[in-house]
Amino acid sequence: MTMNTARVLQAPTDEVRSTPQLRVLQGKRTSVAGHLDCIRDQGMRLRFHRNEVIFGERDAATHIYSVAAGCVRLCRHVSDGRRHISDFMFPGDIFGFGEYQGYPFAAEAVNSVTVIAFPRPAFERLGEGNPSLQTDLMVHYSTLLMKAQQHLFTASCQSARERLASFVQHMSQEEQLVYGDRIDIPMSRQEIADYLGLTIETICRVLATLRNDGILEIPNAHQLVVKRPDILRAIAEGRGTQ
Amino acid sequence: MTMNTARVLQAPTDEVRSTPQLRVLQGKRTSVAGHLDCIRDQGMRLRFHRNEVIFGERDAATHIYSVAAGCVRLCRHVSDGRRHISDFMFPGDIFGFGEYQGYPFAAEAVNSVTVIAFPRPAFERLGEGNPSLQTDLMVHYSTLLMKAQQHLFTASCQSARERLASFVQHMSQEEQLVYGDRIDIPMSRQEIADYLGLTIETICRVLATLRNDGILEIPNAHQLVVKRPDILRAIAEGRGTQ
DNA sequence: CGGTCCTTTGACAGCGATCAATCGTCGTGG
DNA sequence: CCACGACGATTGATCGCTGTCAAAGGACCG
Repeated sequence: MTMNTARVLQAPTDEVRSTPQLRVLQGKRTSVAGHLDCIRDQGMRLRFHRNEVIFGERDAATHIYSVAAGCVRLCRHVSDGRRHISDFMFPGDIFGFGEYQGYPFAAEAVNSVTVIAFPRPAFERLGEGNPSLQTDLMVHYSTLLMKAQQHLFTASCQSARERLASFVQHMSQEEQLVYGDRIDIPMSRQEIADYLGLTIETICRVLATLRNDGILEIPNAHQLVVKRPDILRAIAEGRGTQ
Repeated sequence: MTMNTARVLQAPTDEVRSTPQLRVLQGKRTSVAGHLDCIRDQGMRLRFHRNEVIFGERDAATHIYSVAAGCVRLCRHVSDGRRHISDFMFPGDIFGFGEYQGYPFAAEAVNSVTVIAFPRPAFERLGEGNPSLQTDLMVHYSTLLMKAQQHLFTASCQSARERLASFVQHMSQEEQLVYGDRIDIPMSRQEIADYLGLTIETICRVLATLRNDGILEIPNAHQLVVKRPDILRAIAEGRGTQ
């Protein structure tokens, strides 16, 4: 966090103004990102390596972040070492708003990450007298809530095989990760486990069964090929034959 | 849903205007409820008995509801008979807004319920040019999201004993349910199970161990007395000695 | 008093966790 | 270029928690 604060305080760079991502991603992921483009000169581009902390649990919520490149995990750490990852953020996603006291979770880099940090006051000024942003924010919240409830359902009601199928299904819909029929999975097995509420061994075992069943191919630990999207989808939706 | 629609179409009653609940609960649960008070003459008071459907999954999202009395479950039903309850709503809570396509869950009565249904257009007119409501809605969304993430954490990372301790902890903070040291639990064991992602048998067994450990007393199936709130809290937070 | 529904308890099975060992990959230094 | 070490992934063996199946108990209502 100290490192983070230090970097945030530096002047905005020209890079920010010329970054094409925000414009390209307008509306593709969330229309709120489009509004952020209006205050792009107040945003600061920050870089993080794997496992570096973007902000910590209970840090003061001073900034709003937009992912420019890489993958960020939003997570909570428990005293006994358990970790829960509530979500992964990809380019175009925004996070860190909507918490008025302090961030309820930490944000950490899954791989090499570039984020753009916007000071919260700038964001709030932008919102005043801007009904269009208000509406978009509302829609964004509503979407987040539905995603959280979907995840909750997965965690509460589904078996390990179903959860993993849901996860792969989600990843296969992240355009950022897909190259041809190959999906690049930036997160480690442990991160998938903490996201799904399982252990790393279970992740490995279930992936192995999905591979043996001809549903997936696993060229290496960070790549997947879905051979039978139909079956995968059926499993994810609880209609699996097994 | 047909029953629901039919009732919604009847004229507003005088009961609504004179109901004291909304005023009393302003700010106690959510400040959004205070705004609803402004259009209380457009709200319709509806009653439901246990297990009656207030609205179904995928119904058009025509109304916003405020609970006046009783307990409502928000749930999803899966083809193979599984049911997931994402939340319980108590007097003063509002639900059914923020879904623009259709409700992503069903709302059903846990016990005898009175709700007030506000037509969505009236609510949206209220929001136009009302920055105070916009802000309150934002805060409300943010709270919902944090609740959902807390629930997600519980479902993903906690044991049956921890989940049940969390649940009782929550219920003990619902002023509506507490009479002296007694908590009135309106929901059945099956509903608790579907909320926590466990089975009814596990709920019974874990309740029995909590009773045998002197942490709870269970006068009857719908009442609880927390004898050791300290220990209960410790278990809920994953600091349980066992 | 009988019936229905919900709750509780028991016996057992299975899924996923735990513990442990091996394998594979990558980066570093000799 | 190869050897080594570190780290993550994989696989195996076993345990325990929770699910499943079954039956009995209890509350409520007609």
